[in-house]
Amino acid sequence: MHPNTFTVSRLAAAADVHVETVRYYQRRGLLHQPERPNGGVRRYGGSDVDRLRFIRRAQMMGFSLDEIAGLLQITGERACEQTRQLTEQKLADVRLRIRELRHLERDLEQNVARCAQVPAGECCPTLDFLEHPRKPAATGS
Amino acid sequence: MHPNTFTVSRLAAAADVHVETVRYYQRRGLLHQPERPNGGVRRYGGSDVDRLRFIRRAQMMGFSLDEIAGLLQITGERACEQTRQLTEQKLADVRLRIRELRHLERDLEQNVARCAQVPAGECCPTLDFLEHPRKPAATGS
DNA sequence: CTAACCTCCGTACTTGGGTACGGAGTCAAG
DNA sequence: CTTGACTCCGTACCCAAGTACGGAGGTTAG
Repeated sequence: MHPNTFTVSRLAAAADVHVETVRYYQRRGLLHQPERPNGGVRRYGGSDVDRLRFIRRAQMMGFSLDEIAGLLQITGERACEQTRQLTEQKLADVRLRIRELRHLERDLEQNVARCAQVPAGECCPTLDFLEHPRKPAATGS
Repeated sequence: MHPNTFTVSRLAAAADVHVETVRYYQRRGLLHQPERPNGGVRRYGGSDVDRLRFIRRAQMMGFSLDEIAGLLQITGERACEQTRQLTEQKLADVRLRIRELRHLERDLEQNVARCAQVPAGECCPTLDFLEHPRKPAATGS
């Protein structure tokens, strides 16, 4: 019961995750198994809160838990280089994803536009497109 | 054995999906259960190929199987309006996703840029950022 | 000391879109 | 009529990142 000592639920609250998530991260090896004085209940310290927060931030940056496990092991001289490589790979993934979504956006826009021009009750161009895809015909064809 | 008659594996091949996928779509109700002459093997027709292709195209447009089930039930006068609503919702989802990813892209870019400026062996700004997120500091701060 | 709460643990379940397996039935060719 | 290929069916498994459950034991306030 030192000041910097948490039970699992206080740790979870401090890092704003669920208790089960803490247990899950322990199983995944993202958090070390903490002290268990008297063989009983686990006691966590402030560094565990830091680590949980690190994990959450890395998730928000798009890293998977496996990738975060990698990030957490990086130390020493080449730390920055290794981190930068992982970050660049992630950036490339994100850019690819954006390109794909922009393409999709264009297709959806064209379908909406065509539907908007058709008088009510007529054959729907979008359903038609899904049935027989001519390429998403330029708006003024 | 009419010309337009397929077994499940020929149907799957014609629509370029796996046999198991056809069975799966039947379970999901996306494909009707076809004729089974003599209680034995299912016989599919050309309209089943069309429907499988419809499903695949709708998936490429970003619709989930549940949404596709909805699309497949649309008929009649208000068909176009209903389809357009679903398409517009999908378009809004896609645009939101793009905005999120662009934000992520900027953050990743900034981390890469900062890492690139740091001399080898120094404390890595990306790891530092994950530990103590000041807001991703404008590039020339 | 005891009631009320907290923790521990393994296991199963969730979502979405399938994939894999294995034993039994069917079908067409030789 | 047999052989080999194909089909049918239910069930279990895959991915990721958790969430839920339930019984047993620890802990703490009054």
